[in-house]
Amino acid sequence: MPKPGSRLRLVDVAEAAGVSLATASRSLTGRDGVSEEVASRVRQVAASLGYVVNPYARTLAGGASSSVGLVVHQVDDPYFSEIAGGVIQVAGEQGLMVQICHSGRDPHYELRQIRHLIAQRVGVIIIAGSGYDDPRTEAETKAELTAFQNLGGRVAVIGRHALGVDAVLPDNEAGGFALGAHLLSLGHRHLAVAAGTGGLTTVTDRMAGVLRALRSLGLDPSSLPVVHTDFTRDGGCRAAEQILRDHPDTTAIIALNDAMAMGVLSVLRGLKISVPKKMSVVGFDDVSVAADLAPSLTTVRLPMTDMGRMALELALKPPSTRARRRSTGHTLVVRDSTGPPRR
Amino acid sequence: MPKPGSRLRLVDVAEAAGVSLATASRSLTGRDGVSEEVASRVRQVAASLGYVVNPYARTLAGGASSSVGLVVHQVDDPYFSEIAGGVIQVAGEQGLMVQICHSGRDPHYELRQIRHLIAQRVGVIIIAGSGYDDPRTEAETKAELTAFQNLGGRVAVIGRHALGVDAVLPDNEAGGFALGAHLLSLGHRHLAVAAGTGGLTTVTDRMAGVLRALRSLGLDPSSLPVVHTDFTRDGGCRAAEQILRDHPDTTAIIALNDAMAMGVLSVLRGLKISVPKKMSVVGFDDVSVAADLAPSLTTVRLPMTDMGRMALELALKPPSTRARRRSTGHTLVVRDSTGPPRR
DNA sequence: CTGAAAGCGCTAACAC
DNA sequence: GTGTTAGCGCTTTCAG
Repeated sequence: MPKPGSRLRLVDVAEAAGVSLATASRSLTGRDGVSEEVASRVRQVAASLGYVVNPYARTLAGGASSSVGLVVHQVDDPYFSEIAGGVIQVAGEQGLMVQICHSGRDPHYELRQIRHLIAQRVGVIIIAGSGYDDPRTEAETKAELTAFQNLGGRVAVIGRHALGVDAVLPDNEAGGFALGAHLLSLGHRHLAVAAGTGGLTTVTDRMAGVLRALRSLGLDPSSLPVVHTDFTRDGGCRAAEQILRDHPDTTAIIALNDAMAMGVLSVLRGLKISVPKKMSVVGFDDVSVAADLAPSLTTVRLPMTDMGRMALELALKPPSTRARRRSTGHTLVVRDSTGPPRR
Repeated sequence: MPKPGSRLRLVDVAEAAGVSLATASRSLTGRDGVSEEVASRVRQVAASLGYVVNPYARTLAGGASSSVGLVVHQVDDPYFSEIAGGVIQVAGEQGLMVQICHSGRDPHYELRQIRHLIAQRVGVIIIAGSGYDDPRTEAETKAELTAFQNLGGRVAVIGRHALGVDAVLPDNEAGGFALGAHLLSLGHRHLAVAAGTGGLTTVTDRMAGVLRALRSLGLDPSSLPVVHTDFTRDGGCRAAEQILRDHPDTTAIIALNDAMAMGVLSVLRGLKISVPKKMSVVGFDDVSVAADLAPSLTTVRLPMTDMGRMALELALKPPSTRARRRSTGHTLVVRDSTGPPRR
């Protein structure tokens, strides 16, 4: 792959503007040390010439690294593609490149990707997706990120709290509570949970909210059936089958994300178990198709696109001594997949 | 954004291997001019040291530009996120960065993005998404891409044929035919089409297939109602409303992509028009949720992820004198949204 | 086949 | 304030 591109260099701009290379550079980077008058003229000339800096030269020379690394579970998972959309928006506004890679929800693979990004000299790393309950798993990642930050790199994460970096935190606990409370207030007393892979903090947090809802009504959380399968549509299928088999009196299934809820619904449909008449189902996230399922899915909406935006904006701010946290808020969206329990 | 990263340089590797900088460079880039013996030793040392080249320095020095620009309509549209997934996979395997940006299906905005990518010195540009019927609209883009290629850049497109570059071409015409033929063979004689924005070649091509199916049965294509609205879920809604109002005897609606089909289904559901009993509906693409809609959607499957892979692989091959074309194939996936017409 | 040296285009000290 | 200059880390002629 050769090196194409416009041949216009900063020297050309400098010449055209009748200033030195340094002055031109300062003008365009917004550094001070130039009179505003000269600076704006240089910017003028650059624009009229259609000049765009060469990011490789700029970065090599010790300037801002213009690229951000984004680690997601998978871009073609709606939850992550919406987050990616937000990150890309902000990056576009700032003229930054986004280097996306997949983690596959495998902590070791994820660590490899992070190291790769660092080796590629990205200036910012954004990691989206659940963390892991096991502190040892997170420790290595945390060490790597800390080292990266000490070298001047910036990091922000979405949906993980144990990394000691700036974080955008979805309202997982509160959303779980809202879901539980909604079902309980409808009169359900035989809930079951299709939970994602054990060990994911997202799963743990959402569960915690559900349990709190139970306790808030004086119910015994320990009697709640919780089935751990993959945090995917397929996992939802298997969880539903198991719940139906082992807990036939269940009247409402809480899937801990929308993908799982889709799996649950599909099994129920296959078995001709009517939703919500015979079984209520809720999801979590409100991915864009949730409203188009039949029945449309009651779920907790998280502002995924905004979360992506917020994360990059956080990372782009001047670093602070202690990690910042931004909570996302959530909205319970009641649709057609929930109703009162069957008689 | 400062410039973090590992401090290990090629000189360090060269020193450790006891060779010169030049030899080390040649060894790692795979250039010849080094004995295979020395080369492999250098690679060995580099690997054991955990050396990774600095892509900024490499690119600046005139080496391979290691980044690929990907232009999609929107990453959070499932059709494009799956394509992006394929591109990212291949890029990951090759150690390339992917810079994604949105075109928003606006030819002028798209051109701006392309120019931006070129200015950012990407080595490869992949453009996914329909082209435009108007030759003038495409001409400017084509000129820009040709200039880019003359400077050594590589380009591949997905789903457009008028750009004179390597292309991955979805089976739009044949897929349209399959959809039309399926419905006709079911006995439908009052079809209507929810077509996307006029002016998109994808729409034109899929339509052509549908019309051919009609003609192949000796039916008059000119009597087919075709409603042009946005190529989105929302467009599908509006198209459905219009079809229902202006052509009440319609028994089957062909939506020219799955997003539109979802809109159509949602209107039908709102009106309690049973699918497929009263109305059959088909889509196009087979995005992953198509199987989860209720009723599940009959559609034409396109291998989106593979299309992304193919496009980047094509672009990474040594350039050929004339543009290459790869056809994708397609599969008609019959599900529950189609059936015989109502009596 | 290997090494020395000249940049790639830009930023950041360092002078003026 | 503005200009001069020395690199950033790598690839690539050009010598040997």
